[in-house]
Amino acid sequence: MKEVNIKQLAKQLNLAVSTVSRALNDSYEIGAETKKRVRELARQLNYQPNPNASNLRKRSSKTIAVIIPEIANNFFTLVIDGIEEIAQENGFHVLIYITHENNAKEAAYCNLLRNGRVDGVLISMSGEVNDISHINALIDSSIPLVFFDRICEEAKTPKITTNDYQSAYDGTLHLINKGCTQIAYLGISQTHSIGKARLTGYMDAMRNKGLEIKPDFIIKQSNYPQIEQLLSSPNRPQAIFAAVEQAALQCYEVAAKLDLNIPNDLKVISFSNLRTAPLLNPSLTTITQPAFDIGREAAKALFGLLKKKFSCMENEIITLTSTLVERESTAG
Amino acid sequence: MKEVNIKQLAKQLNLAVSTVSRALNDSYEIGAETKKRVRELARQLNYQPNPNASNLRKRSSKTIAVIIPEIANNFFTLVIDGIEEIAQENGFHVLIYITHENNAKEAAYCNLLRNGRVDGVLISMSGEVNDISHINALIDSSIPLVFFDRICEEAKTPKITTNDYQSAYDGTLHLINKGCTQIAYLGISQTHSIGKARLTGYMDAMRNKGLEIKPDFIIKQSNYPQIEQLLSSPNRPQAIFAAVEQAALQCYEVAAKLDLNIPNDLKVISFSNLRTAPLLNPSLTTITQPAFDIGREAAKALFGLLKKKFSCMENEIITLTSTLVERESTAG
DNA sequence: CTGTTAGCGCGTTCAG
DNA sequence: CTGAACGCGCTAACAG
Repeated sequence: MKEVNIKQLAKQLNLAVSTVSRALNDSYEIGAETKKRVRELARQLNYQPNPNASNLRKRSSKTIAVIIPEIANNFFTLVIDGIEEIAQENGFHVLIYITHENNAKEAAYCNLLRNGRVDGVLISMSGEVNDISHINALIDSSIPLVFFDRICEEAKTPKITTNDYQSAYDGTLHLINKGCTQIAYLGISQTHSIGKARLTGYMDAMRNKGLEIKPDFIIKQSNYPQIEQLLSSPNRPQAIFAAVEQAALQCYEVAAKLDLNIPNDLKVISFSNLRTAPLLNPSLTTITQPAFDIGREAAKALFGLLKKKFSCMENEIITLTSTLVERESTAG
Repeated sequence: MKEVNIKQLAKQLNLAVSTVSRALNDSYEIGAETKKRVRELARQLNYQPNPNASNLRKRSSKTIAVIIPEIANNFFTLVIDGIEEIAQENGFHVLIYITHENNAKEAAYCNLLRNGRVDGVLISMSGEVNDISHINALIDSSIPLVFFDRICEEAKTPKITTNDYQSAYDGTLHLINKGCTQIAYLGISQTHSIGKARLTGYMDAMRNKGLEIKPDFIIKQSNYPQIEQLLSSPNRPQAIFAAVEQAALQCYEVAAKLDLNIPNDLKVISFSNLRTAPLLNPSLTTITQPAFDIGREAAKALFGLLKKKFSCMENEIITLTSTLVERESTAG
C-alpha cells in the first residue's frame, strides 16, 4: 500500500533526489551528517529501493539463474545449497529453473535470461539431444555462464565436474575385487557428459581385468521391464553398477519383487548423494559426489567472471573427487 | 553484446516504438499484417524485452519468492518441485532464499522483497524465535503471502499444512501397538508450528494409552550428546519417535556407535520424506508428507491471490495428509 | 558537498 | 489503425 520511493524521501528531507540516492549508496561526496539524516528517515519509513528501476539504470540485476534438469534429487539439492551460500555472501539473488530433462524448456529458459534479468547463469544440461544453440545465444549476449556436472565440452566457459570416469572405474573394480565377474551397467542417458564418462569407466575396468562385457548387461536407459528381464534371467549378473541413484532404486524394487536378496544374491553399487547416509540400506555401496562443493565452486567461478567483467573467455575445468562408501560392516 | 531493444526493431520496421510494443503484446488495435511483420523480425533478431523496464512500467514482475529454512532436505526439495511446476504453468519465475533457520536472515530477505522484485511470496518459517514483524511488513506492502508447513497461525493469509498432530499421534500408537511402552521423543525445535503439533500428538497418544511420559525421554532439541546419554542409560527407551529425519539420522549414528541393533534393541519411527524409500534402511518406519502436493497447493493458493488482486485477505487453511510406511516385511 | 538534467527500455495515455 | 510524448523509479553526468 505505502509504496515509499526516493522522491518522497527527498521531499521530506528537503534534499534533491540525487543527493538521497548518493547518500543511500554511500557515495564519498556526501557529508556524514546528511548521510545519517537520510538513512534515519529511510529506515523509519521502511524504504526499499525499487530493484527494477535500479537494475534498469545500472544494467545489472544482482541476480543469477540456476538451470537444472531436476530438483527432486539429492545431488542438485546440495549443489543449490552451495550456490546459495556463495550467492548470499555476494548479496546476489538466485532464480531456479527446472527443465525436467527437456531440451526445449532449457532453450526457452535461456532465452528468457538474455536481456537483463540475470547477470550470470549456472547450468547443468538436460539429458536430451544436444542442440546447444541456446547456450551460444546466451554467450553471444555476453552473459557469463558456468557449467557444472553435466557440462558442455564445446563451450568456451568454465566447467565444474567430478572425476566420473575414475570413480566409475574404481566402483567397478570394487565389485570385481569382491569376486564378481558378471557385472551389469545401468545408466539413464548417454547424451550428456557424465553418462558417457561413467559408462566408459565401467567398460575400461571390465576390459582391463579381462572380463567380458556382455551387451545384454548394459542398459543405457534404465527402466523396470529391462531390469526385470535382466534379473530374472537364469544367467543374471552377480552385481549391478548403477550410474545414478534412480537406477539403483529401480533395481531394489525389482529385486524385492523377484525375491532376490541384496547383497547375497546381488551386489549393488551406485552413484548416490543422500546426505542421510546412515539411513541408507546397508547393502548399498555408494559413490558420492562432493555436491555442496560443486555448487560452491561453480558459483565462485561465476562471480569470478562477473567481477573481472570477463564473460566466457576462459574455459578452465575444475574437477572434484567423489568418494566410495561401503556400509555393511560385517555382513555374512 | 548485441542488446537488441524495441527501438531498434521500430527503426528497422519503419514503425513507431509504441506500435511495435503493442504488436508484441498482441494488442487488438494492431493489424494482423503489422503484427506478423513485427514478430517475424523480433524472432529473427532474437529480441527479448528487457524485464526490468517492463516490470518497472507494469508494476509486476511475474516472479515469486520461496523462503525456506533449509534445502538439503527432501521435504523442501519436493515442495520446490511442486511450486516450480505451477509457476512454470503460469509463466512465473522463482527466486529461492534459504534462511538456515536464522530469523534475522528471514527478516532481511522479506525486506528485500518489499519493493517490486516479486509479486508474491511462499514461506516456511525458520525455527528461531517468532518475531513476525517482517511478515507484517510484507503484508503491509500488500505482497500476497502463503505459508506452508511451518505456518504462522496469526497471519491472516492462506496456509498449507499437513496433519502433523494426527500423524504424530498415529506414529506413536504404531510403536505402542508393537508392544513398546518406553518411547522417547526427539524433536528439533519447538518454536515453530509443526514442532508443537508433533510433540502434542506424541504426548496425547502416550497419555491416552495410559503410558508414562518421562521428561528424560523428551529431547526437544535433538543432539548427539543427549541421544547418546539417553541410549546408553540402563533404562533406555524401547523405541524412538523422531519428529524430523535429522533426528532419526543422529539416532542411527549413535546406535551404531553403541552397538545397538535397530530394530531389535530399538525401534525407530521418523518423519521422513525420501523419495528413494526402497533404498532406505528397512528398519526405519517413516511418516511421509505429501511434499510435492504441498508445493503445488501453496503455489496455487498464491496464484489465486494474485489473480483476484486480493492480497492476504482470506486465511483459509488447507491440510494435507501424511502416510505411515513400515518397511521390514517379515523381520523376526 | 549538493542540485539540475537526462536518460535506462518499456507501456500507455492522447491525438490524429 | 498508428505516431508522438510522457513517466515508471532510479543513477550518472554535468554544473555550481
